[in-house]
Amino acid sequence: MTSQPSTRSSYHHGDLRAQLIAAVRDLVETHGPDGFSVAEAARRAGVSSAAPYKHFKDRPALLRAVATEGMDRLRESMIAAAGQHPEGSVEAVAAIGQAYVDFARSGPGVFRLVFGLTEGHEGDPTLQQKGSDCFAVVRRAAAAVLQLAPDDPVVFRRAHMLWTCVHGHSFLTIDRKTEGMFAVGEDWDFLMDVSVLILERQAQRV
Amino acid sequence: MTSQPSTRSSYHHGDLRAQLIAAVRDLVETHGPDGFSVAEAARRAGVSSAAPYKHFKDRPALLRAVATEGMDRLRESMIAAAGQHPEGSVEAVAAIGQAYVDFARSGPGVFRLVFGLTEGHEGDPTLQQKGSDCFAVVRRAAAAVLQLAPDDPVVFRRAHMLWTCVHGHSFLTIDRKTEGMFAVGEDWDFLMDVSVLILERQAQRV
DNA sequence: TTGCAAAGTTATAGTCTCTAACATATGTAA
DNA sequence: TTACATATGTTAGAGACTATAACTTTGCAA
Repeated sequence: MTSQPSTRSSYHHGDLRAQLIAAVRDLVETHGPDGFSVAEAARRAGVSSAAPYKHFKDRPALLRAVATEGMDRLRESMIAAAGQHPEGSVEAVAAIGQAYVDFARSGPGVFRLVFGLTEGHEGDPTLQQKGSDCFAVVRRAAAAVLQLAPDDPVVFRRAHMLWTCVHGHSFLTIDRKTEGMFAVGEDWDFLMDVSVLILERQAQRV
Repeated sequence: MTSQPSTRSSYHHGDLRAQLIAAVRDLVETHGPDGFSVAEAARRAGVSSAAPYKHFKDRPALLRAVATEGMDRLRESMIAAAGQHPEGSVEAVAAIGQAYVDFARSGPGVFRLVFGLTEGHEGDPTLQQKGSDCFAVVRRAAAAVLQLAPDDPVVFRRAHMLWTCVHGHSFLTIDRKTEGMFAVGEDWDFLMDVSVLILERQAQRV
């Protein structure tokens, strides 16, 4: 989508970085996060196996780039989903959760990469920042429902609770641990349940 | 623990399988799930790099064995934790969650291996069975609180909700996504909150 | 136009996975 | 006891992958 036609007339590729990321994303989805190699990605982009190293320091750096790009996509879709419901509604919160689950379902490999990876970017500041940005979306929506400031500790705690549920649900779903419990498109009830539970009841407890 | 002294006098090792698993567990913890190699594990066990293949078909099979063994440990500690509280108490449920979180905290690498792995054992029946066994522990405890049969759909749903929260909390914790929110040993409030929330309030809703 | 930096290339060292062929120990049946 | 089958080691090596070094081509800026 962001990349030029893969046929290459000139010596220089022109769009290798983006094409590598696309190739890796594909490989990660089809062969799992481990069944990917820099060499194979290079092959797909039509360059030598050494070329990627002009754009990425090493293998983890390439994976990190894919994870970063994935987080951007996740955040954008979360924002878009929230925007389709009234500000301050529980539905907006559930919709954010739905976007999260959809992201996981549609790209389990990248989802795992984004959240499950430890290879070389434990404390990568960029990735950590983008993670916080994602969380901020949830916090904003939760704050609107609770009619509190986004940085209120109560909001923080409720948002975290929501995230754990949605995150766990997503993971268990792609791990097939909930086989037969939730088909595609049937998460909404669950998401509304937890959203109501956590935001409406909890609001008057803590 | 299960293994003999690593020095080996005879031609045959005698306890290679167990020692390999121990070595891999160690490597997975220190170098991450990807920073492990069969060769290195063999080196640690003091055998040639080909020896492991007499016990495990391939690399994924070795990882799978570690994951399987990890799941056994998890299940046992969950059962033990529940046993320290009265049958049917919410505390018993929270304690199961605590065991889960502790397992993740104390061995993030293996935890990831158990739940995040897709390499070659997507549908491995043994692992799937052991996963169900773990879930059964949660279901039994939830059923006791709700005073329903363990295979009641309501119990199933509540247990699933609990699991998503605990699982999500565990993952976000080891991924440092909740930095500064929960220190070691401070999960109990969270776990009690969600347990009460899901089992006591929900009971009269659905 | 000339020269430099960016982005390709080939070649290669070192490591890893996994198989083949061979060696050694253990147990069981004649 | 002997002999064979089996289990579990070994060495050797093919093939793939990571990453670096040294070289080449191209675009751009002074």
